[in-house]
Amino acid sequence: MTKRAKTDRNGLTEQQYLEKYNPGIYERPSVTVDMLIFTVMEQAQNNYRKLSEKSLQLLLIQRGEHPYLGQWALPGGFVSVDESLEDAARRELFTETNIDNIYMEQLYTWGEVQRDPRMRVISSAYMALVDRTALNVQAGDDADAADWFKVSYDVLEASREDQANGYKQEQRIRITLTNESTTLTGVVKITETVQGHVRRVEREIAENDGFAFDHLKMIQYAIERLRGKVEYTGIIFNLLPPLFTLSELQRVYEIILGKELLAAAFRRKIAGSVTETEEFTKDAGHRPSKLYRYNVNQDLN
Amino acid sequence: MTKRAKTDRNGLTEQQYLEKYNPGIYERPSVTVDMLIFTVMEQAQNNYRKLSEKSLQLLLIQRGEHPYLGQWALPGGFVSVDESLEDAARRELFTETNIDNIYMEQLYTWGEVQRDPRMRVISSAYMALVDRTALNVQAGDDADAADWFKVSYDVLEASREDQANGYKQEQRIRITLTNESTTLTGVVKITETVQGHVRRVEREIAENDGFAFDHLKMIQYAIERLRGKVEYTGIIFNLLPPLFTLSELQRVYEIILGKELLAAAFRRKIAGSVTETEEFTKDAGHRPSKLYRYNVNQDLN
DNA sequence: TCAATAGTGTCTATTAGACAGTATACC
DNA sequence: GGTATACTGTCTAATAGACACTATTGA
Repeated sequence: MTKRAKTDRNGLTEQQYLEKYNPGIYERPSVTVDMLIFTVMEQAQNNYRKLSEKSLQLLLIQRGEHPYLGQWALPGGFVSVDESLEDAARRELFTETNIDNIYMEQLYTWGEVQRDPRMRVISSAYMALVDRTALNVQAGDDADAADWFKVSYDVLEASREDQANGYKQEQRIRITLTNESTTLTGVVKITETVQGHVRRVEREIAENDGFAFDHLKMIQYAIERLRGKVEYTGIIFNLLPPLFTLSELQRVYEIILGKELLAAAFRRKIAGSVTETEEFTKDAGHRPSKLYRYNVNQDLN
Repeated sequence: MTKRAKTDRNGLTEQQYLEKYNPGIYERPSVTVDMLIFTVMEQAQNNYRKLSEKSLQLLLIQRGEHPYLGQWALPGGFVSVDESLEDAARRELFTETNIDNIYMEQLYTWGEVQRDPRMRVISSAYMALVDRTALNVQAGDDADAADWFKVSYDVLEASREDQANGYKQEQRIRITLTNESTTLTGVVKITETVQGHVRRVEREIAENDGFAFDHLKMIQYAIERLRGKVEYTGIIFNLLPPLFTLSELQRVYEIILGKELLAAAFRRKIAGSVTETEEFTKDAGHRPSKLYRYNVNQDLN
C-alpha cells in the first residue's frame, strides 16, 4: 500500500476525496498584483562639459475610472484563477513596458480589509527594475495615461518616545513624484513599537495628494527595500545599460541611497563586481571614462 | 467642486459608482496564511558541567485529512473576507501557541496555480519567532497532532554552468526535521539563472519525504531569510528569554548561521545591542555567567 | 583540584573614510 | 589653456579574525 492509497476517516483515498471535493461557496477576496517599475533616466545638461543628471523614475498610471478617478496609481491588475502570481506580474510588466525579461521580485502582499472601496482586494506588490536604454517603447501610448515620474524621498523627522519596557518611534517620510505637468506628494508615517522584545512596524498614510488606493505606502516600502538591497546585492545593475562608467554607477548608487559617496572608497568597494572593458566614453568634454560591465560571476562582498 | 465629486464617463460620482458597483462573478482564488513558528529549545545534558545543547525548532501539524493525509504541514488556514492578512496570521499563531504578542513578519506569498490539489490557493507565509520560556502551553494538546521538530539545514552541493551572456547556478539544500518519533526530510533545489543582467531565482522540491503541499519550499525560504536577517537586525532576540548569557546568545547565532563563532569577536560585535545586568547564572558546574538583556534602544551596527 | 565554561588582551589583516594629488580629452 | 571629470596613492580609524591567556565555580 503506497502512501497515496491511505484512506481518511470516511474511507476515501486521496483520489476519491479530490474527485468529490467541493470548494464551497465561501466568499473569497480578489487578488491583484501591483507593479513598481523603476528606471533611471538622465536629463541633458546645458553645459557641454557637465555630465547629464540622473534621477530615479517610477511608472504610474492615471485612473480613468472610479474609484480615485483622475488620481495616479501603480499599474496592476487582477490575478486570474489559472495564472500564477508571478505570471500575472510578468503579464502586467510586459503590458506596460513592452519588454520581457526584466528583473522583478515580489515585495510584499498588502491585505488590509478596506484597501479598495469596491470590495475586498489583496494585492501582491512586485518591484521591477529596467534599464532605460532597453525601453524601446515609451510608456503612455496605450489607452491609459501612463507616465514616468521622478522620485524624491525625504525623511522629514523622527521622534522617539520611551515607554515601559520599550519605546515607540515615529518617522515621517515625504515622497514626491514629479513629471512635466504634475506633482504628486504625500507623507507616510512609519511607527515602530517595541514592547519587551516584540517589535512591530506599521505604515500609515499621513498626507496624500494625488495617489490612489494605498499605493503611496507601497511606493515608500519599495524605495526602502531598494535602498536596503542595493547595499548587499547586485540588484542595481538592472538599472544600468550593459556597459557603463564607474562614475555613472556611482551616481546611480547616490540617487538611490540619497547621499554622496567618495569616489576612491566606492571604486575599491565595487571593484570585485565589475570587469573593465577596452572601451571608453567619447565626446565627453573632459577626460574619457573607461567602460565596465557587471561581473556577473562575482557578487558583492 | 471637490476631488471626490468628479464624475466619470457615465456621469457618476464616486459615491454613486460604488453604490452600483457589482464585484461580478469572476472565479477567485482562495487565500490562506501559513505560519512558520520557530523557537529554540535545549536538551538537558548528562554531564553536569556541560551546557545544555540548543536547537532550532519548527512547529508542524500532522494532517488528519486528505490531501496529504498523514503528512506534516505548516499550521495555517483560510483568510476570511472580513479579516486582514495579518489578523489571520495572528489568529493562527494564537491558536497554535496560546500566546499573543509574538514577533511575526510576512515572508513571501506563494502563488503557483497547482499548489493545492483541491483548488487554486494563494498563500502568504508568515514567520514567527517565540521565546521557548514564554511557551506556557505545549503544542499538541488540541485536536491536531502538532509537534515541534528540530531543524537541520545542509547545503549539499552547488554547481555552476556558464552560459552565453550569463550563467546558471544550482544549489541543493537538504532539510531534515526530527522529533522523538518521526524524521521528515527533503531536498530543495534552488536555481539561479543570470541572463545579461537579469537574475532569476527558482525553488523546486527535488526530494520530499513527509512534507505536505509545497511547505518544504517555504521552510527552506524561511530559514534562508532568518539567516540573512540575523546578521543585520535584532530579530534573534525574539528567540531568547528576557535575560540571557552571552554564551547562550552566541549559541543561538551559531545554530541559526550553522557555523561556529569566535567568542572574543562575537562579544565585541554584539556589545552595543545588549546591556549587562547585575544578575548571574547559578549552579552551572563552572564559572557563572553574567546575564544580559536586549538593549532595545540600540540596533546592531 | 579540575573540568568546563566565562571573559579579556592583543597582534594582525582587512576595510572604510578622508583627502590630496595626478591624468586627460575636448571646446 | 582651462574646465570638468577620471582615476590613484596614502594616511588614518575602525573592525574582524585568530589565539593565547586569565578567571571562576561546584562536584
